[in-house]
Amino acid sequence: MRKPVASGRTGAPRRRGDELERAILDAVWAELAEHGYDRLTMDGVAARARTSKPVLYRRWPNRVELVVAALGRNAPDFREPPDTGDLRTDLAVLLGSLLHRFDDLPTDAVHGFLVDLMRDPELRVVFHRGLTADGPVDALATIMHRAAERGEVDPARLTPRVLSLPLDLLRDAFLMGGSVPSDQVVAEVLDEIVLPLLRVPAGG
Amino acid sequence: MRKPVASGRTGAPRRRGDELERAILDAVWAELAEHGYDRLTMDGVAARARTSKPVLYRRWPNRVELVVAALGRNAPDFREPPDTGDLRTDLAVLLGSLLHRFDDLPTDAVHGFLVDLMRDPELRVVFHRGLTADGPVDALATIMHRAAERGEVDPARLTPRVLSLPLDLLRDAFLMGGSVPSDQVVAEVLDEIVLPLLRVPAGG
DNA sequence: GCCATAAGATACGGCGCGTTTCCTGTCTTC
DNA sequence: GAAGACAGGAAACGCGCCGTATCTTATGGC
Repeated sequence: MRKPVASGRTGAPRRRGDELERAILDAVWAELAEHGYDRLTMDGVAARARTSKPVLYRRWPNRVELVVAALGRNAPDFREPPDTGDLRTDLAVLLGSLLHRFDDLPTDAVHGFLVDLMRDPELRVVFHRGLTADGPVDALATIMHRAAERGEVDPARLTPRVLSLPLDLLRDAFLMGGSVPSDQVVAEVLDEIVLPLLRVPAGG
Repeated sequence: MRKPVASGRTGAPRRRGDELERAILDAVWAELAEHGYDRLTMDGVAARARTSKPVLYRRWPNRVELVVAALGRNAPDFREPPDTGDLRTDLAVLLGSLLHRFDDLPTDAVHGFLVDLMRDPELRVVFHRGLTADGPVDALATIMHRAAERGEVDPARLTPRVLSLPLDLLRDAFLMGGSVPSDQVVAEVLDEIVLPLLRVPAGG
């Protein structure tokens, strides 16, 4: 019952290891850009990367994880957060760099991906950990603690929940709104919630 | 090419209209309770309700909307929010009733549903509207404005974004955590964020 | 009792995931 | 430089489940 095999000559040399992996993740990015997340298929990625599905599944267990790997590559470095001497500016700059990481992808691609990420409990945990370990929440903590040292902020307010507050609100706005929160939304979050909460009361 | 049909005698009388609809939505609830959202199938619902898929699709365009209808039935009445005279108590009671609406369903059922709801832009809008029009955000507004009248709260703080703040944070906690936020989480949100933000500064 | 309407049974097409099977190119090792 | 391990590559498959189409038959309105 064995099928004769079509002596697969493609002409192209066979890629392996990191080179192949880069080609695949590039293909994922391109497919995201072209079709969005919901219509990104494993077949599509394999075809674009000029490889085959088993190659994908040897490296990643499923679709989400593949996209996690592709998007994780351009992670910015949060270890040196902005330090302008002004709390609001620091926050705005950091949040801006976060929100615009994926601006060259269609907005619904990132949204669909994040939504799908929420479905897997394990990935939620990984994602959440990624926020704190040298991630944006750590950066927010640095920014806020520096402001506290300057006397701009009441240090007693800086609980973990407050440190991640800006992120939590913007993530929710993204999930509910379907698109990256506008500068106005960021401004509202900062000026109506985060900053009023952090500022030390004037009347000492 | 017509197939002979098995002269479908089931013996049971044929339900119609509201009675049938109720049976279907009950079946949805039961399937949610038993299998969760991800493994709720249209076939499963149809079988449990002792009807067939076309009957479902004549009423709802797809799976999510069917579940929306089933879960929407036990919507509590937010038109008379708690009024104990204490802001924190009022908020805690309201948020508690919100969070525990679906306690007889497995937690991942509600979570999976909400996640899926996020995928459809139209449903997101409907959901968001449902929060404000005689919904929980309206109730929060009532509670907060009453507190402002009592002098507990700075009325200038009561922007739309602040009114929905508790809800936004708890929804995010639910989405990220995978389970209904614990009382402790609710307490943190109230005591570390919402209340400190709203309270009028002591030093007039 | 007639007829429009909707219930119900069944089958189907489609899609995309994740897997299996087998062949073949390439790197390693001796 | 030959042998063999290893991983890439091609094709096809099973499966689950969605949403639809088709056709029969019960039921309520008139």
